[in-house]
Amino acid sequence: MIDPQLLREDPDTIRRSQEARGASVGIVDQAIEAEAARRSAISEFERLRAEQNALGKRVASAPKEEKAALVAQAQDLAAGVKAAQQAAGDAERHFTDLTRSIANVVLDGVPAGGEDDFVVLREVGEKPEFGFEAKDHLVIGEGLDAIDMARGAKVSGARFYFLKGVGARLELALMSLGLDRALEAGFTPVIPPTLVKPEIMEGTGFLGEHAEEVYYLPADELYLVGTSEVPLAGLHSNEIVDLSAGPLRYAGWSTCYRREAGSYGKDTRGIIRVHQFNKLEMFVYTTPEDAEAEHERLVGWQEGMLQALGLSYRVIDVAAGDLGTSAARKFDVEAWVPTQNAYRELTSTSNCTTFQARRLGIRSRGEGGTRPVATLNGTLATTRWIVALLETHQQEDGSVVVPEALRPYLGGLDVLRPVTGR
RNA sequence: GGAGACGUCGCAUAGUCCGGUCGAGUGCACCACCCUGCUAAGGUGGAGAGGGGUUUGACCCCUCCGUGGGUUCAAAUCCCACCGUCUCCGCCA
Repeated sequence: MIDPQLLREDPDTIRRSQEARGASVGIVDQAIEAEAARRSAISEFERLRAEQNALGKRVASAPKEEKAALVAQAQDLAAGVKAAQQAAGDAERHFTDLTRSIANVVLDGVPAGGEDDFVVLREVGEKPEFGFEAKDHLVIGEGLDAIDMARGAKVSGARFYFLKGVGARLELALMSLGLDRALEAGFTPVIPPTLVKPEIMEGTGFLGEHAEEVYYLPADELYLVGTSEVPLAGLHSNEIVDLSAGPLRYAGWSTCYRREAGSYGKDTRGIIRVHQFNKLEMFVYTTPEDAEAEHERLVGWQEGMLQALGLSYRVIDVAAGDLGTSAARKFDVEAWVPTQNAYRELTSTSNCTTFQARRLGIRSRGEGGTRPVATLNGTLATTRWIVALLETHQQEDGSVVVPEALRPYLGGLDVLRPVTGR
């Protein structure tokens, strides 16, 4: 949720943000109107309620013979109070609904426009060259008996898969490497619930334009999370957290579920785009002042992971129109995928400023009261990384060299070799 | 799945039967000050969250006793639903 004070004092900033996102500008004026209506409705209700309270006090202490008359008087008031309360509640809800449908205000410097209007911040590492025809990750993965798409489809349908053998081990290794690095950086490891209540899913901003992406279990009124950002944001919902000793940093490991509605025919091959995968996610609660610096730190940790794995990548500043509802700025780290001759997103880190915290009621104590904290998230490892890993480090015979950083997590294994006669 | 108990302002608890004196008492912890030449203790005062108004005054008002409804002139207190916690029984890993 945007800052209501900003709405009142500097609506132009919000209008500019909405414009950069290609979102509705008119809604800003509707929200301002609703704000005024809300305040006058509340004032009216409170005036009547005060009167009722005063009268109630007199009823309680009045002598018997005056009581009947006073009660009659109070009865007259009661109906009016009830109506005013109803009106105030309606006005409040109307205002909240409008305000909630305004996306987070993008930060200065975020490129305007849509998906293709990102700005490349840097490219790092040499793109791999092969003296042979490179195979794609699925061919390699099947050769290693690491990925089984066909049986995944048999058991669960399209976009499901089995990781087995070195495939399964590779994923666990990636997560473990990421977790060790997170621990080094002071993160608290967390294994969160992956089914969450509506208000948590709502609060993180995933039920806006991306509602179709989310699995829902109507029998239990629970949502399956698409990232552990959701439970980790909910972790401190409606709490006043203590940031006096620095940011609260969590590294959440969880399975993630995505419906991938609207991406029919896109990335149908292999494990690039799937309904279920694992992810190690960083999630940080910090002060609004520190948020941008923390965002840079998160990108740094992410880049450290890709570098350790010997992957070639670029970092992009995602354009306003391609940001999620909650993000004020987002950096994607994209790894080079040789057979696609393209960079593909491996990590994403968003600065949600105070937007999520406001919706979820997460504050910290400062001078003169409480105020919303800033929240940020970023990826440290996901199943998809296997794609870049296999393709980048493949050899002509179908084997794959394991990056040194990963070997300790694979029992010292340095080369993954094709399996024959399975 | 069956039965029962409980959910109060950081923590612990009083209040709920008999609605107004609870706009919520007490203890601990906390903050400020005072006293005491150490330590412990003692004294005084303060202290929650959200919102509205404002002559912007350290002022006034409204809301918050798990959540949401209802009854009533008036609800922490009565009624209903839901959520959560705990105990016992059953069933099953």
